[in-house]
Amino acid sequence: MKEDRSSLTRTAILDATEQIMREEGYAAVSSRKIASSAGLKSQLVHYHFRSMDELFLALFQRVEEQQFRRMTQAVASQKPLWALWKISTDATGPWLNKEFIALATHREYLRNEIARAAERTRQLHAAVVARVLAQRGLAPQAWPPVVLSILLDGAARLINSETALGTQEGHAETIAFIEHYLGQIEGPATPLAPYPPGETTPD
Amino acid sequence: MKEDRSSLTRTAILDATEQIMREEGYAAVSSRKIASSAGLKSQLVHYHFRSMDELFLALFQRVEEQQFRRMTQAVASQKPLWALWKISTDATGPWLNKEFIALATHREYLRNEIARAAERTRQLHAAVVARVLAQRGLAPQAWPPVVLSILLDGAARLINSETALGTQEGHAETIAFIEHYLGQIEGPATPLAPYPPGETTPD
DNA sequence: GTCTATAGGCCGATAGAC
DNA sequence: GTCTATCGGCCTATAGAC
Repeated sequence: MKEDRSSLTRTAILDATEQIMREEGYAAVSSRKIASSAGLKSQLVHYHFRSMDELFLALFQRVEEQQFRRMTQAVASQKPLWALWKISTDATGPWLNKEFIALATHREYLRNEIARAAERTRQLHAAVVARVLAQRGLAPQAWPPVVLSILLDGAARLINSETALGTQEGHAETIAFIEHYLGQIEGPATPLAPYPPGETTPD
Repeated sequence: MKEDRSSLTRTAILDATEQIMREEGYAAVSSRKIASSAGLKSQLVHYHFRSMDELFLALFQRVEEQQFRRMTQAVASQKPLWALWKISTDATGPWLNKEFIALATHREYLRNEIARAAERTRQLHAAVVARVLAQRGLAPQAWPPVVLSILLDGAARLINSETALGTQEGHAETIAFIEHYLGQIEGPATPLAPYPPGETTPD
């Protein structure tokens, strides 16, 4: 959107990086693989991104911005708890998140960025829970909103992680349990809103 | 314990690998780093382990066996729910687990192994929850044991993960919430039993 | 079981022409 | 912005002597 030719290549590099991370993991990302996947010379990667760290950071910011936009749209929907739950249990988003968290474990510049994003996300989720509980006249003392947010999110992530591994022990029961209460609070689920426009990847 | 000289080197290699994985992540593990950390020649790593994959697998099995032994000991204690909760929230174990899960995401031989271990762990945890609930006369229909197991575990893992990143939004509230109910069921917490003998690393 | 030597490969990053 | 050429480094793994 800023500069035409330049940002086209830049976007192609980010797209290729994202794809490799999804398919083979962050450790498999290299400037040469990115280039061959995007039909470029590997040195172009170094021209557009001073270092691989800078590339990872730029990709995380792009992905995180998408996810946050998706969340704010869910918050504005008629059944925000259902919408947020569907996002949490949708496997495509957390997939890349896991790679970034693994990558960040030993890289401070990414750790700080992910931590800030996690806090922002948690606050938004908890605020929605609080609002919905208040509308239903449920006391936040017995079920603190941020606790419910973490319980929901933790279960969703664990199920996502284990599903990727290939096990499903207790998953169906847990999903049924949670969705039973979501149904009691917000009524039956409605289909997830379509992905916001202007996005390249359904992340 | 089997053969003296040989298994000593083997153990040293596994120890060094574990240390590097903890400190720098699985992607930083190489036969040369292992060797220099253990004071060996890098070719010895290839003698004792046909490939790096075989080494990772052997290390996972060693770590998993330790963790499962620790769990079975917790199950036999007087307050098993507290003991299992303390294991879940102890950051040192999950730390390595996260590395293995990230490593396994794109390696089938490890994925299957981790999936089997996860199922075994979940079944054990859920069985304990069921037993304790039955003793207290609580209906398993309203709170299915495997669901409680996943909610507890999911929250613990999310908190561990976010703590490693450096954020703590809602953590204290969630821990207080869960421990409040643990206290209602099993009474106040008792100190975690000491680590079982014969172990090299407090994992 | 442990050593030396080495094959063969992928990596990040830079210099300099166009 | 994109190209060619290239440096220096680390990697897995094997062959063969002891």
